Amino acid sequence: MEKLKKQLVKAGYKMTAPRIAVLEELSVSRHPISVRNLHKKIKAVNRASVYRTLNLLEESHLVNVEVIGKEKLYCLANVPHHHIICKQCGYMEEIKCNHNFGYFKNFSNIHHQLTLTGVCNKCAK
Amino acid sequence: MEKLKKQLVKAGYKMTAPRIAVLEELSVSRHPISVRNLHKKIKAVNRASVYRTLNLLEESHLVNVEVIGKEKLYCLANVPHHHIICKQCGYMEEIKCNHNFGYFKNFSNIHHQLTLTGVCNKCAK
DNA sequence: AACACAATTGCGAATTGTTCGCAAGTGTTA
DNA sequence: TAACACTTGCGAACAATTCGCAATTGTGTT
Ligand SMILES: [Mn+2]
Ligand SMILES: [Mn+2]
Ligand SMILES: [Zn+2]
Ligand SMILES: [Zn+2]
Repeated sequence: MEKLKKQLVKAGYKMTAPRIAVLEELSVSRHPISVRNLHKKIKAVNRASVYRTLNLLEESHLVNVEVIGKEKLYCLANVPHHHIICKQCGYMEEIKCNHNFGYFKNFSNIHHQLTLTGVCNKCAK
Repeated sequence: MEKLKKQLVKAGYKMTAPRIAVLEELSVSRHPISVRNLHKKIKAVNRASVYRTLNLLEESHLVNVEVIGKEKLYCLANVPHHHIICKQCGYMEEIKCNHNFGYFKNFSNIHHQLTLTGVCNKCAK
């Protein structure tokens, strides 16, 4: 959390209440979360500011975005990981990321985003 | 293309003109494409129907969706592959998919979606 | 070939998601 | 404490996506 704040500052952004609120909520709700739900949790922050903050966090690679069904979800990227999600019930597990697309000819500064979907054992009966 | 149609039918859907138009346009424009651009190419098809078709194609796993920056892009999934995209200029390369998340404890029927982003050599100067 | 019926479409309106413009407020640095 | 640029909140604007429903069409059956 403190580390996150420092990264923001280092990226050249001011440390404001709305930004702290977003970061803290992201870090509390450990699961990927939609803008709508995130904003529900921090109503003090204006919706536009939630969008603005998420956008700059994404550009700074402090959060990742993924699309699950019709939802766009945001998740802190401090610890590199991915998710596998049950399409039926939404049950989700984290997957440690040990990928290395490090050197890809023709590209530098590579980031990646991976999402797995499936049916959990419970739902599969 | 013919194979795609067959898959749709096998999935229990009727083979209609709008659906064929969408499939053909996806197959012609080999790159991931946004709803807006796809619709531009097949204006004969109503926009709502484009959405409806893409949604059912996605549920049938005939197309994949990925988010690049602020764009939601659709791409045929007939040949398993991913993309690496330059954030500066949009240049993109296809990556053959040889991943196998096949057996993941607790989940079955697993699908995955991977996107790489970076800066292409040209843009990196 | 005509029929029957459920599935699908087009249309416009409704809903939801996201961005904008600008005046007022705030963090940082000196 | 005084700048001053960066941010915020607010509403309106704009864009994306879905909905409801009457009209149309694909497909399997006579
Ligand atoms: Mn990874
Ligand atoms: Mn793959
Ligand atoms: Zn489940
Ligand atoms: Zn480039």
